[in-house]
Amino acid sequence: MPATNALVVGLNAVILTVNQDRPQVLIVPQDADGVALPFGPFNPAEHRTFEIGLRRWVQEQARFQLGYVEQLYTFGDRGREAPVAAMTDIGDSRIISVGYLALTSDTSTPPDGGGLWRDWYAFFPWEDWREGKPAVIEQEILPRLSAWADEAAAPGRRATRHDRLKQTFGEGGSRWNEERVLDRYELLYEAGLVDEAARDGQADRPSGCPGLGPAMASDHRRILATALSRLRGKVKYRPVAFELMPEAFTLSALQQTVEAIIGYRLHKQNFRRALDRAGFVEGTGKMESQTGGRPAELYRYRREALVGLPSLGLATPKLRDA
Amino acid sequence: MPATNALVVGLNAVILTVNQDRPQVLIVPQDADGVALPFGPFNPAEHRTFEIGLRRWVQEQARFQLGYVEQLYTFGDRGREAPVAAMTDIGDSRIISVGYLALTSDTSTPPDGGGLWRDWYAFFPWEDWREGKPAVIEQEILPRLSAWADEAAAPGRRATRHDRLKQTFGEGGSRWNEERVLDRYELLYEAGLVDEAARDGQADRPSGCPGLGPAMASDHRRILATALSRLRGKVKYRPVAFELMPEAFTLSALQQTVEAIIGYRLHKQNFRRALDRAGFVEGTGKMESQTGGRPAELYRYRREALVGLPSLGLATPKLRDA
DNA sequence: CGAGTAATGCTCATTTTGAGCACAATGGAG
DNA sequence: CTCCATTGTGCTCAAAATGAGCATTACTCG
Repeated sequence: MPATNALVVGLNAVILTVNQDRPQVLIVPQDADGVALPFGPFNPAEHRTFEIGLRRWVQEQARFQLGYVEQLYTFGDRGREAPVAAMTDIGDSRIISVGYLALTSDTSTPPDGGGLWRDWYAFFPWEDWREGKPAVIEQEILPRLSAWADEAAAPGRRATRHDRLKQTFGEGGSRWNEERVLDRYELLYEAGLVDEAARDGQADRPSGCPGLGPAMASDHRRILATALSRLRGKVKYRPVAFELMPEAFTLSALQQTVEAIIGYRLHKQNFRRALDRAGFVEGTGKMESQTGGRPAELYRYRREALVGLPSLGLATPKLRDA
Repeated sequence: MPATNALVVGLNAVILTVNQDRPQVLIVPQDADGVALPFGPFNPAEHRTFEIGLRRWVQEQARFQLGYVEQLYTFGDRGREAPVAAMTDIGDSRIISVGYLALTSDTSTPPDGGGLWRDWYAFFPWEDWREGKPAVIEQEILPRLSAWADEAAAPGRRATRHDRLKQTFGEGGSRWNEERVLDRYELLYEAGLVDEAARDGQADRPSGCPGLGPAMASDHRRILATALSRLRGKVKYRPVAFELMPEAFTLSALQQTVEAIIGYRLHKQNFRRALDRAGFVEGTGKMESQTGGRPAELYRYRREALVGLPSLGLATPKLRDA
């Protein structure tokens, strides 16, 4: 008997890569044209650690071998897991989701029957500022969030909502902080603007807000948002970007990767200056000539020379107008 | 029937405070003179979220109300949880530990029958460099770890072990990186030098290595190490230190707190300069005269003025000799 | 060959660090 | 009451890092 208070641990993998300037996340198609992260229940009898179980699920569902992996967060809130419970056929057990972030430089399409790469900003169109501020923010998000804030009954709650709006979306005084991907998603969820909210019964009606991207199964979009927040923060104080690069790469390719992650453009010369001051890379002498202009030298990451050091991250010298 | 592959989620709280220059962690005494973190199984039927369950356990066991709380990490490895399983009387279910970090400025002793404050460096004597490099590193740790590295059968594994040693304990070239508390603890565990290792059956014999502090129940010392690593990192990029301060405090008290966390001394003038450049604090006009010298102004944290901002952390301008 | 496009080199003003000197305001010892 | 040990606080100065940009180089394509 699957008792109501039985616990099931679900493992979820956010597998990211950057292909040229396209940031991608590995998803598995669900029936009824939904999408999900590779996931599955953790079987304690079979697997000694979460990571072993995770690698197994990803291999089975997405036909993909994981490299760099780190744990993200464990979600256990009642009320946001129902659809997966249904899908995985475990009655009304309570699901705990352990989210993992994995990075890979392997941008090849997984074999048939496996996962698919999908632009991760398809799920968060308001997060990509590389071509300037996304229009959807002014046109759709801010007006609706503002209306939602006004809807609150108590004046105190109205003020709090407006504050959160300002802080997360950076209107009026506060600047846009690209690391707050999760905060922004949570705000949109609470305001009922993303489709998951209606599905989970948080909003009384479907939002119908256009341009906010598709929902994902269960709380997977939340887990993806957590992953992006973490990655955007981490790239600045740990050399994680190199996990996304091939063995040899041009400095422009590295910069494109970082830009794809943080979602805004960088000052090229200063980015490079910081790079070699930190001693992260060394030239290989070989050249890449498919650049469209002057050929670029290929560099490699000096992994060995950096272990144990104070371990800084990449500089992210923003452009003035961005 | 408690099946072998049943899952139980255990919640563990690392509750930290700093009392003057004494960094403290809240522990609950166990029978047989062991100590543990406040912990207990998560009951999904009763509690909607982990945090609610956690607050309940801490209240019951340690008679303590939590304030600032953040999730740390979820451990699920087989083999390191046995003692808690026994204690909590749930047969041989598999335990998943969700660790939480909580910070408080309430340094008062919890009521009778509750928890106890204990110096957190009692569990990690090698981590406190405020009075210079702890002698135990040279005298006990390095010789034994070096011997352990030599013990490895394959020459390749010997080299890897020596590398890890260098990187974590910062011998030869690499500098001591105070954030790697967990890495250092894990190394000592693998090398069988801490008492938990023998208990868990990882080491063939008890280590008998003096000066490494007492074991804790289950994997609690590992969770505590995780908490310290996280806190030492976070203090540099988020203003978390203020969670440990009372409403009004002197800048020296704040500095003492930060020093207690990171485990080394700071340059006083530069610490203060960075503080007010960041706009973290403002003077209250009141003075504290129990300083032992010239009275110091009392400051307060400008919480309201900082929400939403790029959110930096405190500067940690090391002293040259430290 | 000339134009377009990147890569790369270099400069310059401004800020931020790292290190320290000096002075101010207490309490306690003599 | 004075001297002094002990902190708190202000200020300086050189060195390093950052932000912004101009200039040059080396390709490809038409």
